[in-house]
Amino acid sequence: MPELPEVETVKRGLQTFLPGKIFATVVCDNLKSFPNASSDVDAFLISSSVVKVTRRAKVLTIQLSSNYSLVIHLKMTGQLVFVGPAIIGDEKNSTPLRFGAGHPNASLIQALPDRSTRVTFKFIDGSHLHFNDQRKFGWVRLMPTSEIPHMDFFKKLGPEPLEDSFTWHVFAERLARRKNTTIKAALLDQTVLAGVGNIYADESLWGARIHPSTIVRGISKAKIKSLHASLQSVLRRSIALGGSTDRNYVDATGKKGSYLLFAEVFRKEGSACSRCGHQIIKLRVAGRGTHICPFCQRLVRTLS
DNA sequence: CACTTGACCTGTCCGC
DNA sequence: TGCGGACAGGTCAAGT
Repeated sequence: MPELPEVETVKRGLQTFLPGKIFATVVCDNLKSFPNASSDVDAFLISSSVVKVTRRAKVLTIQLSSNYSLVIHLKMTGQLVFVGPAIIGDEKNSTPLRFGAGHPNASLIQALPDRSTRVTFKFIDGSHLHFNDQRKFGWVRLMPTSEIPHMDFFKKLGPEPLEDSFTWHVFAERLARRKNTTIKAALLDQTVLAGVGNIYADESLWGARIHPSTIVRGISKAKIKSLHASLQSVLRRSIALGGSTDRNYVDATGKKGSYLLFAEVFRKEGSACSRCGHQIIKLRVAGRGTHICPFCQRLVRTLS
């Protein structure tokens, strides 16, 4: 489930390796994963080169020299895996460099493409970029770079939570758009703020000692300030650790992810809260699996 | 308009 | 061992 820190990690990895690469061919086995017309691909992708890779919310953009871009949403199971060019006569040293959310079977990394590979981009130097997506929710689109900000999704997006301009006052204003819903639903709403998903919603609410079912309008200014600080701290820490996924995560060097080292509540039901020792439980809030410490995060009901 | 729920998919896990 | 069903969650469309 790539959220802001995971997508940021993928972006940084791709930004290291992709600029300057020139597209040679594209193979797509699932039309919905990459719905572009082949005439556009021929005209604006093939033979163009990568200028830079950027991120907004959970969306990646690979900008091309043709003034088009590949816009990519990984949704839940999407991965972008860069495999460097094979070195002829020295295949043992041609270890692929791999970026993205965890692959279900790390030992198969060198066997890409596999059955979850939806799109493969091949560059003229023999390197590849694989878009893997087990559940086919993610997508890649080729479009003029200038049109990206006009996509409905981008137009409605809330602010980036790690930018300097995202003060707790701004956070409070954004939350006011959803004042009659639960704080968990508001955090997951990408028009309130961009990039938070289920993991970081739960983690930040634990940090601020707020029950996820709390109605937004009943939350004090002090608590909103605390949630703002908690959210930024959780996101920053995760980026510093190279992002995280729930399981099987390995980074570019095959190292396991460090998520379990810092998750306080997410998928921790049954274990002890690190603050108070009470057992973490799992609930359903806003239609999502939700993890809390029932002692630290008590529900304050708002009178209607 | 504000808000909630179901659909989109596939793989995994649990109980029988 | 197999089989059915619940579950995983980001976003959008359709519902209340």
